Amino acid sequence: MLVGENPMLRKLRALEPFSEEEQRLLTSLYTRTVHLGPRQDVVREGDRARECSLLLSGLACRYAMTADGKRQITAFIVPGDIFDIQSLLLEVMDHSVGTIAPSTVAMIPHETLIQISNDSPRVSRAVWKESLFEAAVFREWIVNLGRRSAYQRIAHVMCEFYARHKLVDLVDGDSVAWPMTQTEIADATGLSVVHVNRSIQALRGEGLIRLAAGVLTIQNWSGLAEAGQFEGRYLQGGFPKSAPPLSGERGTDGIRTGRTG
Amino acid sequence: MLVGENPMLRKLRALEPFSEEEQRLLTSLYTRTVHLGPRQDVVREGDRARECSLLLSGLACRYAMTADGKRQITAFIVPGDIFDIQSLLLEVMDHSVGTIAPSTVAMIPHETLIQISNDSPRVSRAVWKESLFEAAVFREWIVNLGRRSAYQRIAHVMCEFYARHKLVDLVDGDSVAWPMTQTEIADATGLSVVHVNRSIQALRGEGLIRLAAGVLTIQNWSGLAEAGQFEGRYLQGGFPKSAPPLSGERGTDGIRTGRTG
DNA sequence: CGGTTCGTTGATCTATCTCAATTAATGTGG
DNA sequence: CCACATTAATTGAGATAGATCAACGAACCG
Repeated sequence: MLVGENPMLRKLRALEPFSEEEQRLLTSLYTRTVHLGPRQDVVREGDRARECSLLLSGLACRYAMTADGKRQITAFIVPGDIFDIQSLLLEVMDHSVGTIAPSTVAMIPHETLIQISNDSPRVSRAVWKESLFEAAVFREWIVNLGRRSAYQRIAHVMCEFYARHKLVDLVDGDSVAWPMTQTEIADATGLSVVHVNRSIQALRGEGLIRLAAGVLTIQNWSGLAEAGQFEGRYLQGGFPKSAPPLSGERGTDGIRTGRTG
Repeated sequence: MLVGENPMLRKLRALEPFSEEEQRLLTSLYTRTVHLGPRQDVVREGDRARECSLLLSGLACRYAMTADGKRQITAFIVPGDIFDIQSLLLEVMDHSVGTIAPSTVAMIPHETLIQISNDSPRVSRAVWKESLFEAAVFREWIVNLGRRSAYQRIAHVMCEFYARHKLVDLVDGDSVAWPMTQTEIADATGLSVVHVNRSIQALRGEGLIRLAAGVLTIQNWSGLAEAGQFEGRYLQGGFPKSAPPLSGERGTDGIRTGRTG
């Protein structure tokens, strides 16, 4: 799985370039790793965490339960994601994190992370960037749930899923591992299982995807992206197009206070 | 305008206690303020910002437009909110921010914020906390949109709106300024205006709220909270129950780390 | 005081949900 | 490797929350 290179590095490097030494620093972050089966909780609502966690392999999600017992997945956590940054500053978890597929999680003690942040501002910035990146994904999910049809929502989620795995080199051509059950897709998209099933069949019928045996294959990327109104800019760490992060200088102008039409 | 006390201070202080000096530091953050009318854009998708912004008064929101021209509000921005933190690290805006009510916005140059963060780790922490706080609100909105009915969603939004204004002392008994149009409520809750209208009437009919002339009055808080499944813990900055957030002295410096239960 | 925006109402339509089975996969003990 | 148990995917049919379309009154506004 990890051949001397780990997904966090790939991910963070996509956001911020590092020196050799910083990379060494980063890989030394964690000492303890935990293996979890599928559908197991990593942290629960109400917990107080003393460590940050980093997903090394597998798939996890953030989720919350409503008062009447419905479940809503608020985010997927893919390898390379540090998913407990908030525990550094906020005391108790307001939601839970659970695995979807069998996963490996690395634990990073808070002190280690704080110290390393002090030692290297660039590392610290990368970590914060990661959390801003996640906020961008949250916003996109809000749009997805609020203003898109079932068909569109699912297409969008699939695009995002593929794109995020591509960021960490975990795709194989047009295919990604898709260890999710349709119930989980429903919980992520705010739909019922039945309707998810039918929408997926529609996506299949359009020849956009193939989905079987835990593998999602995107047969027609631009078609799927269009179906899901997926633009993906929000995943590029706020950089225009494919320009290398932090290369060169800052852009031109400042805040534009425009008139609304 | 600012009568010796400003909403940002109130807000940040709720998250982190400050020394006198730090408070002076904070109020010196901005030099330039801008007055905006209602329904004006502050920043637009695609912009590159060189300043962070802070809402001093009024009401604003983050929003995005879908490919087919629908609008989704992803967050309300209330006085005291620093709403461009992400511009520190991410180059281009992936969404827009616009006012709802006439507003005053303070601009904080990036350099100032960076410098001040270096000078005072506690200030820096408060700013980051603010962004984690916002992420918690995003998650709650995802749940709201994904798993609650129209009636529940609107009730929830109203509770949150009241609670957030209460945090910065901008409520008057059971009432808050509510400068929002029903179209805007619809854009925030992912509903149609017509249905928002009917749901509001239902809330009125239940005797939970009064809403007129730009003022929302909550007649029955626990009823409204129950209707909207509003728990509010996610607004308490991750502190257990109703314990006053770090009230009194600064106690231990640094980040609290507790045991997991 | 005519125009525009906002709130409200009525009527119809439809995307999505719920309930209830059935089939297909996957796993398990013997 | 088989019989059984369990979980996941699929299908059908009926119910409904919420959308859409269209109109109208009230408030605001220059």
